[in-house]
Amino acid sequence: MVMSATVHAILPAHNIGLARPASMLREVNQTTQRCGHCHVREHCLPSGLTLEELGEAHDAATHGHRRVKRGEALYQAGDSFRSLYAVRLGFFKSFVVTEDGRSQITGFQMAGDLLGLDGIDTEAHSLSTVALEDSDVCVFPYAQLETASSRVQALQRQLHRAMSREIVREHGIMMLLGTMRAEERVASFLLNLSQRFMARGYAGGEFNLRMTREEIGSYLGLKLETVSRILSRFQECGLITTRNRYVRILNKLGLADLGGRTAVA
Amino acid sequence: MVMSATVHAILPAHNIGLARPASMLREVNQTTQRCGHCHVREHCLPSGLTLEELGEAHDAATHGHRRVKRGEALYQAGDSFRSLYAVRLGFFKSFVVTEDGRSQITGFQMAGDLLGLDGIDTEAHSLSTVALEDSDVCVFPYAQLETASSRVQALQRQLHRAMSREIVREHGIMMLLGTMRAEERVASFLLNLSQRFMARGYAGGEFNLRMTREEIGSYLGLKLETVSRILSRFQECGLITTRNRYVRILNKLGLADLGGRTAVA
DNA sequence: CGCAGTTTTGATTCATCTCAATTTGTGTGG
DNA sequence: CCACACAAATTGAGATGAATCAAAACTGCG
Repeated sequence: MVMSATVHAILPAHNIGLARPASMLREVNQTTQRCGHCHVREHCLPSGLTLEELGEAHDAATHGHRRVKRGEALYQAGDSFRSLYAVRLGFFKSFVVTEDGRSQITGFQMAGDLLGLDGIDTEAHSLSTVALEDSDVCVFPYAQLETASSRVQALQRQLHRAMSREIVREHGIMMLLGTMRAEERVASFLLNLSQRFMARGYAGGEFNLRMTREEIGSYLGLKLETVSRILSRFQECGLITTRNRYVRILNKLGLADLGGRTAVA
Repeated sequence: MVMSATVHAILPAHNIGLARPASMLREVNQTTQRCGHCHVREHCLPSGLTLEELGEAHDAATHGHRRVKRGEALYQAGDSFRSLYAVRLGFFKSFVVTEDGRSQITGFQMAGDLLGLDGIDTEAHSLSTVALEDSDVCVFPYAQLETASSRVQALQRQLHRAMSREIVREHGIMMLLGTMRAEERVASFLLNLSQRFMARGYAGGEFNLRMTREEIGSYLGLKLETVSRILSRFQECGLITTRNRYVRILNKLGLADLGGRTAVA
């Protein structure tokens, strides 16, 4: 069973909406200037750090925030690498692009998820990451993170674990892309989203997709028509209800039987 | 362009053979008790460390070696995680297995490559890793590595970079599995092997595959018959020559045109 | 030297893609 | 606030690439 082991923080339910008034973002920003007040703190990078350690880590990595509007890039392939980012609010997609223009989405990130690990090795990003809705991230300058994690063992461990978790997550996707049939892929995908929403305190049984059918297809190695057809089929079978981006899971076990054994983040 | 940026050490050419007499392994073992004498040192974990740093890192991570015979597992999914491993000599495959018995090879590792990163997060391995020929690895107890990398900035950096590189490598495979056709996948695979052999000082133009058609297929998300057919087709087109596991690349550019734009480790 | 495992090759089937048309939804500007 | 234009989703029909099933040839390991 390959799945992300992260448990995520409970977010206020109103965060789930696609549109979000600027006033709310402002409020969040004011009340969570530091990790100590952040509502995803427990399940973000500084998770597991004691208050002291957190303080030190936080001071050392004096990170700011960055607002990314829907459709904007947090960073693009080729950009020089300086920071890691933790999603505080919102939803992102990361993707690779080949010379001949084909692209492949490698992940969808939501609150608590870490972004930017692709840039550490060469000090240039190999992925592009774009917000699928107005979003807010914490910025952790990597240089400071390096220093801090030398001093704070627990932070170093968190960082290593996050990277390892990402590696394991990707194994799950390779499995999905390499061995699963279309129906299994889509079932896996829905269950994974469900789990992740649930882990964040939302109902896992119904949610709004933040991405298009084409984006789902890109992630799953399928064409958008195939994704659409399979969602329709699932609906006919009474497994789910869909209305555009809204999905309600009616028969979780049925979906799991279809190929949800391996959940993929 | 997504590809492994590692540059690897020059190995004596006789290491390329599938079979290797025990006497040679013994010799290697004696002459390379420490990283300072290891012929893959430059491109292994301690790469870039000064002699002092190397000393400290090495002392802290007093690692031994481990011999793994062909067909034996270095570790298996579920095993508790204790160490990272660097391939010193030989060839490995790593793979995930699902509940229903399907498996997917996630990588082939050769001299200088790092193994075990999948275990850091949960402290249990999620992959199994098996030697495809008699092999020898360096063992780096993770606890010691943690301590050492707190003290030695350069070691910490090397470790982070190795993990990031693995993440980027996997993005390349996701791209391959998600968007490439069978011919492109096989062409990519051959070119990648070629590059990696070349980077290690071997001729990139001809080499012996260490894995079966089935293993290649598992890695590439194809059936073994498809792999075989495509190799035959490449031969008909004059792109390569094959005789069982021996491959000679006749037209590198031709292969690259076919889909080698993205090299995958 | 023989046998098990590997590889090649062929014939056929099937899942997914492609192309195409229609419907539905969404954001914008009058 | 409505209408329009563009983007997204659905659905169908047909094409196609890879899987499957099957058999024969080869290799190398014991």
